[in-house]
Parts: sequence; C-alpha cells; structure tokens
Amino acid sequence: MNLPLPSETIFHTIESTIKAYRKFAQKNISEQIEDMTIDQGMVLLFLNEHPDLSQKEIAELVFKDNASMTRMIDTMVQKKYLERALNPEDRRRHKIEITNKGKGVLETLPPIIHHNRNSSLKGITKNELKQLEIILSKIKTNCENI
Amino acid sequence: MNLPLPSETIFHTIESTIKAYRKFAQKNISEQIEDMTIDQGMVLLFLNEHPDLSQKEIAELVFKDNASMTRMIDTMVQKKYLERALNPEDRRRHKIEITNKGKGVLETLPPIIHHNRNSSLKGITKNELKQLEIILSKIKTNCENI
DNA sequence: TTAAAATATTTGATATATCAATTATATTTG
DNA sequence: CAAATATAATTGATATATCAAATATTTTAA
Repeated sequence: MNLPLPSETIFHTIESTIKAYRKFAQKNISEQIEDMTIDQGMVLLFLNEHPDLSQKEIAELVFKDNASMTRMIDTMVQKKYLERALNPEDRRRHKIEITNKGKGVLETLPPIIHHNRNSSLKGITKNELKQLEIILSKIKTNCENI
Repeated sequence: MNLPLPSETIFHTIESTIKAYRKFAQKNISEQIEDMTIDQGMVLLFLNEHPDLSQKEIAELVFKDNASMTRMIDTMVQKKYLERALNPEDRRRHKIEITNKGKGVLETLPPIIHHNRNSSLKGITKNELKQLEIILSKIKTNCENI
C-alpha cells in the first residue's frame, strides 16, 4: 500500500500549526491573566458581543460539544467569570451573564489577542491569507459533503 | 479596540478544517473497525514503520504529551493492540510491541486512511497543497520563534 | 388540546489534555 | 568513583472530549 506516514501529510502540518498557535497564545495569556484558557477567553469574547447566545450556540462557535460546554461553563461559574440565570423566554435555555470579574478580563484580553494574531501572521500577505482561507475551505467542504 | 471575533479569523478556519477532517476520518474508521480512534491508528502506523520509537517520540509525532501517551498506550495494551516490554538497552524506555490484533488493524486501516486523505483533498491541486504547506509553516515558525 | 416529537441542558462513563511531582535509570561531572 | 544532573516513564489532580441516556421544556401534529 505504501501509505505516507501521517507526519508527511498536509493534515499533520495543519494540526501542528494550530497547536503551535494555541500554545503561543496560551502562553501570552497566562503571563497576564491567572487561570484563563484560550477557550474560556473566547467564550467571554463571544458572550460580550452576543449576550443572548445559548450554551449550544457558544459550543458551536468554539468547536465543543454541548456536554463539554456545560462543564466548561460550570468551571467558569465556579471561577466567578460567569453566572447562570434562567431565561424566561425559553426555560430550557440559560441566560449566561458575565460577572464583573469576567468584565475585567475583557479589558485585559483584547490587546493580548491582538498581539497574538498579529505576530503569528507577521510576514504573511493579504493574498496568502485569502489563498489559505480558500484552500482550507475546500478541504472542509470535501469532508462535510461526502 | 474593535477586535474581530475569533470566528472571523484564519485560526478559526484552520481549526474548523482540521476538526472536520478528523470527524470525517473517524467516521470512516469506525464504520470498519470497532473501538479504534484516529490517534490510536496513527500510533500503530508509526510503530509499524519505526518499531524502536519510544513513548516520548511517538507522543511528539501525534502531538500528545508524555502523560497522555502513557495513558493512551495503557488503553491500547488493555485493548490488546500493543504490549509493553522492557528494553534491555535502556531500561528507562519501554519497547512497545504490536500484537497480532494490532497487526490485523494494520491490514484494514491503510486503505481507509488512503481514501480519507484522497477524498478530503479532491479538487485541490499540487500547487495549492504546496502553497498551503508554505503559508502554514510560516505561521508555525512565527509562533515558535517569538 | 393532548400526545408525540423536538430542543436545550445535564449527567454518567470513559478517554484524553495538561501541569507538577515522583520514580527509575543513565549520563555527566567534580 | 560518587554526587549531581538529565532523561523516560508514571502518577495525581483537574479540565476537557465524546457518546449515550436522562430531564425539563417547548413545539408540532393528530
């Protein structure tokens, strides 16, 4: 069969790139904010912009499943970044509210993230980014429509 | 600050692509092999090609840390895909051996993986793949050298 | 309008991720 | 050589991933 090893494929490159970015980004966040993961930070950013998101919707935005999101929000509630309130409009959903501590993080986080994105994309042209987007989207579409 | 939401960045695209591929690949594997994850399959492929790999080396190849690899191999030993033997050359390392059951998987797995890679890359030119590789490597390098 | 189906969330079980500390063995250095 | 250092693997603690099943509520349909 002579199948190339996983380490010789583009999927390995994709995976190693996103892991390198996550590690880099996490390091820069941890230097300034105690006890805050990238994913928790993203949850805060999304909720800040779209306060009516349900857990399920947040889960999709950060690529988690519902069960993981339940537990992630449990943790963030424990750490006082979030509070769960009932949603009178639909009592199956919870309204997730950002606490003052969470709002504090939302002051500190954006410049860090801005720096993370900028420095990891340094030297990459607008056109390259566009190409990257196009090619990756093709792969994604292939995986989803077969 | 007006920071774009994570969902509007290239990192989101990268992440969603690799997740889509993993989901697609896992589905195709699960249809034919009971109880086998992509990562476990990769461990088998690497060990088959390079039988002297240490746990630490395997861990790097599949992007896990040592602790995860210890437990992953525990699981694969329990499921009879692998056996741990002592390595007389260096008794800190274990020699990981593939069982007959593991060898059976190595017959079934390669055509599935070949199909996964081929169909997810359908319609993508050699040149596009090369571009993808180049651009991602730049991002990775940026993340690792700052 | 009530029964059935759908939806959002939670929980349980098991695997994996991650960090720090520990153990066993090898290597280096004074 | 003996002590210090380095390396490979394990373990403990906690968080997250994933699937399946359960719960609560809402929507749909007979």
